[in-house]
Amino acid sequence: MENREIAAIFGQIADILELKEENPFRIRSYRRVEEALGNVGFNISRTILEDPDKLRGIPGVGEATFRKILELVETGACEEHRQLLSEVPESLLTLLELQNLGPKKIALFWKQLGITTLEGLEEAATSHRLRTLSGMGEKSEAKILQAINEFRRREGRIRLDRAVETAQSFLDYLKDNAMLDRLAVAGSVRRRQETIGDIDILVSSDQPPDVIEAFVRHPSVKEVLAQGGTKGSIVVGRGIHVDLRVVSDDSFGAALQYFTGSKQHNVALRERAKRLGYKISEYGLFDLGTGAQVAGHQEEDIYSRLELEFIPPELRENQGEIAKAEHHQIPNLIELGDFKGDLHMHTTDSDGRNSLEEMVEAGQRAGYEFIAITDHSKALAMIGGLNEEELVSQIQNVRAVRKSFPDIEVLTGIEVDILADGTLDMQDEVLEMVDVVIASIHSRFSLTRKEMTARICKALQNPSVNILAHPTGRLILRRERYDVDLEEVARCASENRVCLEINAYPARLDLNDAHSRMVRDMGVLLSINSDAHSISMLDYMSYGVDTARRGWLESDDVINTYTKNRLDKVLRKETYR
DNA sequence: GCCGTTTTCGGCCCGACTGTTTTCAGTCG
Repeated sequence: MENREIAAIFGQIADILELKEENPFRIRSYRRVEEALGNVGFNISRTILEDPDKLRGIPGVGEATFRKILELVETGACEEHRQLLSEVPESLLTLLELQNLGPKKIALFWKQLGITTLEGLEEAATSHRLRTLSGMGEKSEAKILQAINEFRRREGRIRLDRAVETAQSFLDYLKDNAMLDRLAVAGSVRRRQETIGDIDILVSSDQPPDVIEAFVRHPSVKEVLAQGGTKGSIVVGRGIHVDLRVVSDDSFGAALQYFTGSKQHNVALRERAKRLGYKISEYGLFDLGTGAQVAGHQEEDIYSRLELEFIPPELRENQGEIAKAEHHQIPNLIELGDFKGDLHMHTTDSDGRNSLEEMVEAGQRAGYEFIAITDHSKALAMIGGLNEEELVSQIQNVRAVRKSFPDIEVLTGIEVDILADGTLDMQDEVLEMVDVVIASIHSRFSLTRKEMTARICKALQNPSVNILAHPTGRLILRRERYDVDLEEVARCASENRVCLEINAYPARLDLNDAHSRMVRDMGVLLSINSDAHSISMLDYMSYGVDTARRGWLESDDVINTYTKNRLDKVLRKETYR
């Protein structure tokens, strides 16, 4: 059982307990378990048998939880979970994913109107039956209908990080359980698109049926949709399709190219091939005259035969990359290896899971030359945001910690909230004391476009602000971005020598690929940061890099790749681009 | 359900916003 699956069961237990209006503290403790298990850096199924104390040591995991995990690992299910599922219609749990709808209202709809499905809820809202309930009115019905629409739009898609995890588990499994030559993930996962409809895996092997047979027996398979001689298609989790294609090794490169897409990129490539006297398919590149295969073993050869520079998968969207490749002008895309530091992370002083010392140590282990500690400000009272006094005291702590870690520069910082009127949630004198000021929005998302733009631009004019974090506020597959004129924000940013962030947190990736490219072209400098809330989340940086690469960014566009010296000049606003 | 220089019971991050109300319940972060 994958960590994610185990964690999800605890999440579902919490959901059902909420619908049943059980003790909120018990529910919270299940949520804590869900979060903790989702973030551990080792395989739970293996560890619980080999080193059970490691699991018992996770904060939030007590004896009862430990026993449930053991039951799950040993039997694949858990009695309490099964029992709870029998008390509540499963379709009710889907309704919890709707915005602005929580357990109380869902339970009310269920008990008063017998609503258990999305369709039932939609019907009740459309026919104005919801407003007959106390606390419900016209606006609530409209909001629910909107939430249903938004939910439908994202249904069947998953976030990139989840898809990468699932794909990796299939790759590891196939390596161990099938006779094969090469294997790779293709499709939108390889192109690092931010959401994924289905996962494509490509294998080369002499024994396709055996590979397919192993594939459909992967332990997470919920349903086998197709099992043929060279193709298999299965469903995992909640409706996510994984497709496997097996080819001979001489076709692997061509198949990788073909199944990586995108469709539009391939159409353009096919036209070019035809013009040059070739035919291209998933089996190879063939000479139209002789019919001989001229490329196919290696993906690179396909491009070079077509007189093109190799095009990184992230650029294959038919957005001008083929013309650039023709003239050998493919950008030298930024890589994780270019990074010298991470400028946005949290500690236990606000809502992080690890202490200042632990974060610094992890930053050093990650090979960084510098990191910035940027906890939340007091507007986020619920998660213990810092007030002026607490920030000053954290600055002292950072100075003290520097002595123990001579190999990494630890910058002081704050992620300060932009209040509704565009002022910052921290006195200017205190903001002036820290090395990095990140400004960001965490509340009042529904201002008008004009108000929101003015609010953000006002914040950017504060001379202490260095970075605007997650500039659009969207949460992938969960919350739409707020309405803001990003071009105007980009202009304000460059005028005030502020960097815009690509927040690498997998649920955010904000700015996204297209926006990153747009603001860079407008002369804006970017910063890519993990926004880590624990040491393991420092690894999220790679998703930010994926986004930046899709946005055609090079290392010079991103201050995290600068030397400490050059970075300091940008932070002090002595230079910009 | 978890946790404990408050230690085996009794606590457990809280403030703002929205839409419904006319003083509040539900949701979110």
